[in-house]
Amino acid sequence: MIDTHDLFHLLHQRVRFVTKDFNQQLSAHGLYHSQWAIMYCLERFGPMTQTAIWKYLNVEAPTVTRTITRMEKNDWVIRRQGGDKRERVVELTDRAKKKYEQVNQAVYQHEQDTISRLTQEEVHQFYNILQKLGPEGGEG
Amino acid sequence: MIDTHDLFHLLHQRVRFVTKDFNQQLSAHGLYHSQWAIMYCLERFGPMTQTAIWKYLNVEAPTVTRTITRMEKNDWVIRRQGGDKRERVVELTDRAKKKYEQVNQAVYQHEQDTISRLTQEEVHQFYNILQKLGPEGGEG
DNA sequence: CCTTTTTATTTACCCAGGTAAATAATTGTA
DNA sequence: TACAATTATTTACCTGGGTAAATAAAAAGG
Repeated sequence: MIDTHDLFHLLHQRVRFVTKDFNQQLSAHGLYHSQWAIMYCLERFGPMTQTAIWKYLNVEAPTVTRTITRMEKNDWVIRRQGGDKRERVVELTDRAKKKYEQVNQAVYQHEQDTISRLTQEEVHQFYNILQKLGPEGGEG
Repeated sequence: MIDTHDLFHLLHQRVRFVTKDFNQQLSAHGLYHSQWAIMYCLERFGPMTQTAIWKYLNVEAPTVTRTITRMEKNDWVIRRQGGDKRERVVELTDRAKKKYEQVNQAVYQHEQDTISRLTQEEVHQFYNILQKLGPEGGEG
């Protein structure tokens, strides 16, 4: 029987470790992991409103406002007004688009390294377990 | 084949969810999850230096300084000088000791709820997988 | 014994998550 | 149409993670 305190302690430790490591890798490109998450999202879905972004990333609106403000300062994204004047549509800059593939490769490689001690089977188990930890329990 | 981007995205999402939920439960007791982690640690090992705490929790020294300062303000811990005058030994207050069991019960119940959709087998898999994500790969 | 190095803690300053409340624009409705 | 409710975003303020550099005390060496 595993002590749940130990389990959650380990979970937090590992996530801190993974995030720290991820940020260190990304620092070579002048990015942080949250900024990369937004960049990935925009490359995948095209220009999005901030609401679409925070709903997809499952964070609160102020978090996205802040991170996007920083990304705009560092010339990763631009914001234009949407059809609805309340909306701000976020879009990758040309510079971001140019750098995207290179960063993506580095991130992908790093992710592979991080899970390199897991078997294919374990990766699947991990994914399924994580789904079950969510509010929808993995059916959504 | 699972996309590693999706896997890490899910990992971060779930950890945010779990942490937020955890903090909400603890708010009834006037605590945050990091403060609870320190309280748990002190109950388990007795009075400790700050260095012993941050090494055990796997966070940096300034993080622990900050959190302990807050806990001291809220009468959860006291700091006395150690034999080595550089050290500050952290100890639970009487109030913290009195409240400990009650909070522990609530936390334990919440942790059980969080993993309620996992089988015993999956909890073990989860623990093993998390170990393999660390720098030591689970052998340490 | 004095100087250098190491160790424990703190300070200042980042990024990133959260909540509560304020704007501003749009929708819904009497 | 005027007013109320909703929606998108922002602001202010909290916790908590990190790094780099500053203290202060202890340990190590000449």
